[in-house]
Amino acid sequence: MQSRSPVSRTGRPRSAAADTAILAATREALVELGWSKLTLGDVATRAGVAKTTLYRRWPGKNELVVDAVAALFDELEMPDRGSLAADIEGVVLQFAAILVRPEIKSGLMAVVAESTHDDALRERIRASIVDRQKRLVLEGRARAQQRGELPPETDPEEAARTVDLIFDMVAGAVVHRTLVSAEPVDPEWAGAFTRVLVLGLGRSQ
Amino acid sequence: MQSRSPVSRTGRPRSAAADTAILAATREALVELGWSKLTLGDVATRAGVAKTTLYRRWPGKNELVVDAVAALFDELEMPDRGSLAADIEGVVLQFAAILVRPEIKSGLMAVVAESTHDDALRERIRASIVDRQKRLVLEGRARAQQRGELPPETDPEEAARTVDLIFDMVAGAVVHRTLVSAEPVDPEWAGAFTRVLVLGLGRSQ
DNA sequence: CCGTTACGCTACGACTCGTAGCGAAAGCGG
DNA sequence: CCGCTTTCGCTACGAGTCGTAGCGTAACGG
Repeated sequence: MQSRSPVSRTGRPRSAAADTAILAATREALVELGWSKLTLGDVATRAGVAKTTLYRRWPGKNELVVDAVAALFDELEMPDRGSLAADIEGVVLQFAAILVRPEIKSGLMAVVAESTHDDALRERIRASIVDRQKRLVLEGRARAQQRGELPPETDPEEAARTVDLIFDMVAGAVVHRTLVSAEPVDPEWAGAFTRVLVLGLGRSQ
Repeated sequence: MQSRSPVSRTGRPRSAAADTAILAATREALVELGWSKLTLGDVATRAGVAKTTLYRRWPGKNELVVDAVAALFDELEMPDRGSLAADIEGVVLQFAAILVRPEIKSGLMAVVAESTHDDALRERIRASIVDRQKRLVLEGRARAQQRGELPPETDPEEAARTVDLIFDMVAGAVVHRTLVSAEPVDPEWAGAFTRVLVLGLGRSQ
């Protein structure tokens, strides 16, 4: 997660169990208290470790919450559902299923907000969370091109811009629907969204 | 902004200048310190008022920041640019211009995060900020229907769902592009986004 | 001028922060 | 088996923030 030495070092190794306990305790505290009222002392107590142990591993609240939240994005996958529309709809529902978790709702937006004036934190979020999502967009686009649903990329730069656009549209819409509008991303909404997106991508470019 | 009595009450009235000074000081502190390090004591000092005055008007940091940020959304307008695409592109650029301000980036996401476990705060955000944005979507849709660019609404419920979908797509994409991807919403991106959206809306429904 | 409310100021206990210092525990290499 | 090294739990600490209470003063309205 953080500093790792390539070869095994001497001395007592860090407890891996403590890591998982701390991250689980962080998610639990996020649900109960929310971001602003979450304290590291409380997390340490919940995890059954000393507060100093926590500070030895994470610089502060921001970084800890990023790691605690990022772990939940591991389950994002995109099996081949046969068509671009089905792939998009599937990933939208899957992404939404993660976002409705209270620990995600409370934590993700908070660290994004903090990242606006902390470049290191922004990079940590990008590496831990955003790239993990964007990978799915690349997969889905490649499949759609093989099927002939999307035109093959001519200009690689143009292709990269399109991928970024799709990514922002999908992730942005789901996040906004879930957190700002506070409405559920049900199959009906996912279908309507997918219809607009696929239709819009069909002839563009 | 908060409790108002319909008729003039007796006693010394609250200083309107103090309100604007506090809100301005809050935005200033958001830029310099960000959300987590912003303290109400510091805001009071910057505004030249006593800390108690601040607590008499706002319950806490969350509500204060919502009001401080909401004021900047007043400038959102949507002049008739002649076509649905032009209208959307215009509002996207305008919305993005507000979002790039550091006080918005730091404040908006933070209060949204807090609102996930504070219903009163969510309602305050909805009334102060979200509805102000959604109004533009309604205007744009009505104009497009008059021009014949969009089919007239048959089912009012279906129409409401479509408006919500468009709103989440536009606001979500712009927010995500600006805050998460940390890339600029320039005319090129706005054009590409608008093309996809208008094309996608064209035949749907 | 008098009642009422807002204001600035000070002080306060409670809490959180992040760090330092200590002795004990847990691996690793010889 | 034994040192060496690093982590661990624990305690304590100064610094800073929180939100409130109490006070005397200032500003309006009738």
